[in-house]
Amino acid sequence: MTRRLPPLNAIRAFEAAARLLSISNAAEELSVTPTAISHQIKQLEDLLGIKLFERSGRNITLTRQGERIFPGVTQGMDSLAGAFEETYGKVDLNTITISTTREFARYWLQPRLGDFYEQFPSLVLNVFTSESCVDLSGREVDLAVRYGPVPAEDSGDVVLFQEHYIPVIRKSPVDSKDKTVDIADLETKRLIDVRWENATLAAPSWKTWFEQSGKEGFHHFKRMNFDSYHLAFDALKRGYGAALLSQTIVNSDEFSSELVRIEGPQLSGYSYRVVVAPASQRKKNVRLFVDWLSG
Amino acid sequence: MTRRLPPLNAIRAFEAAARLLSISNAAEELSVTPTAISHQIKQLEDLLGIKLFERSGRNITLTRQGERIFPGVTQGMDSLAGAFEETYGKVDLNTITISTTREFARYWLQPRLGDFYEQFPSLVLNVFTSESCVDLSGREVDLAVRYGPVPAEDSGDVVLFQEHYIPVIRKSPVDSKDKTVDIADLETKRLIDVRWENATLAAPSWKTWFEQSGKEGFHHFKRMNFDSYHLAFDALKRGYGAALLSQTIVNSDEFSSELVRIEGPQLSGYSYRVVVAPASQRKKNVRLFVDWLSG
DNA sequence: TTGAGACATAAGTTTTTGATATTTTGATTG
DNA sequence: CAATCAAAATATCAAAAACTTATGTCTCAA
Repeated sequence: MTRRLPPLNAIRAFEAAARLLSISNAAEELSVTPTAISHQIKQLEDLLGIKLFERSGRNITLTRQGERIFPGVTQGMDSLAGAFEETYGKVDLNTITISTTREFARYWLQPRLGDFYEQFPSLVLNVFTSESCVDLSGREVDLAVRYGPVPAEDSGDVVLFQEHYIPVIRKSPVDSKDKTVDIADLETKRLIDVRWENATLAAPSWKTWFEQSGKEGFHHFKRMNFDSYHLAFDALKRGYGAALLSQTIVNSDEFSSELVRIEGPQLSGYSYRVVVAPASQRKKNVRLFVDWLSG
Repeated sequence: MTRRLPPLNAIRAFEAAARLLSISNAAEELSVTPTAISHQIKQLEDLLGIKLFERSGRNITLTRQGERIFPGVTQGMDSLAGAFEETYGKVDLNTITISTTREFARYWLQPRLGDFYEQFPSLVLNVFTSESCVDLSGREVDLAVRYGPVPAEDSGDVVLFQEHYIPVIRKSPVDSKDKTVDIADLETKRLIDVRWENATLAAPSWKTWFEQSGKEGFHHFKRMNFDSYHLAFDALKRGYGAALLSQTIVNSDEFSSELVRIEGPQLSGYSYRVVVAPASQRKKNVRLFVDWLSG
């Protein structure tokens, strides 16, 4: 048995365009430019010697001959897709998968999600947290919000904001005024530092803070070190000591009413930036999401 | 709706290899080298992260996972092929389509076809005659036997034999000995020349023959000119005159017993050569046929 | 009449594909 | 049991296909 088939890529382009009745939408679905689709369809038409679409400036329609071919093609593509489905997974254009840190997801993204779903009710957001850098060349993740130095101008990455670290301690139940506290009054407390998993970034530390503030007495304090913010938060909430927390966290619902700021400087941190996976850069919904993020 | 599919060409390679359980046979079917198929399948395996075939040196078998994918893929390809079938035609590997001149087909090929079908009973030969050069870049014709100057060494064309033109006239019923005849005895006959459709080739002519033979009297003869051999043969058989016929025709069943040679030189003609269409060069049966032709 | 949206066309670049040559693997044979 | 043979894998490189950017055309709507 031998089949005689036109180029398969051209067939795929035709199928998408015929189904969506739009070159541009087909292009988006296949993650290429409309030009590419136009080319492929022209190639197919030339090869078959027939017109598949009627072009009328603004939109396209299938010709009679195109209509005759289309059903079998769609069915065939469905069958192929079905064969690979369980092995290869599905993609849903309405689902956006984002990779970021636990902290960004919990304290920045999460509180704003209500607004997002209000604006884009049909979208589904898939949040995937991990401290390490996730590979964006695969098809698993559409974009990542990463924390680190400001990227080069031409990287195409969108910078969201710069992080700052604020010295805080649990608000004393006794004196619940919203004032600040002097570090000198906290000699019974410990200084809580968190070690970061990513050793290439410099974590904020009380040592640095004392240096920058010009205050004395760093060495008189007891210390507490943690590997993760999870435990550090707990220690902070229990009133064990003072911590340098990112403004994002300090301002969050969970913490804003519980903490009181310690007098002295805030430490500058790195920036959050959005990195879009190459394969997802054409997805309209991904672009919308990035606009919303940075907007 | 969006489908997530591996590269379609890789899918096609997989399908052919899985169906034929052979990389090389799949390669032949798709008109590429086994290397290409091997590449494509490897690409697919890497992408899916699973092994599709079990290799054991001499032959391949589907793995369990390959077996699960295969049916849907075959079905899908069938469906695609079906969609384009009526528009795009079918190819049968057992059918060889040859383009050549009417004369070659009738007087050289036809008498030998019995032998051919005896050797290759399963093949179907499609003979397509035309005096003009048929385009071999299309998929209509597998090979052409063409008449003309000897091709360049590196053209890849196979030369069958050189043609010669022999001066003949109808054997007289009266004197049926197999001797030759002197042109001087034929003053009552006419000289039959045929004009060729392809003006770029020099047709044999009585004028040339007289020049080469050194004989006198060319201008004393009456002449007959035809556009096609069909009419010239008729005139020859009716005994109207003498013609310069190719050895192929003179030796054919139809003519060998009816003609008698006229004394004098034979004229050198061009050569028959086999030109194989690029798309057909890998077809095993086409190669077999060419081997048989050049024999 | 002008501007925006959708597609076509042209030219150049990148990616993918496939060919040649060579090596590896396992079956077959003397 | 080595020698041989066929099929497939691999490496390197060239050719072809696909894609992008830039530009042009056409239609519809304001």
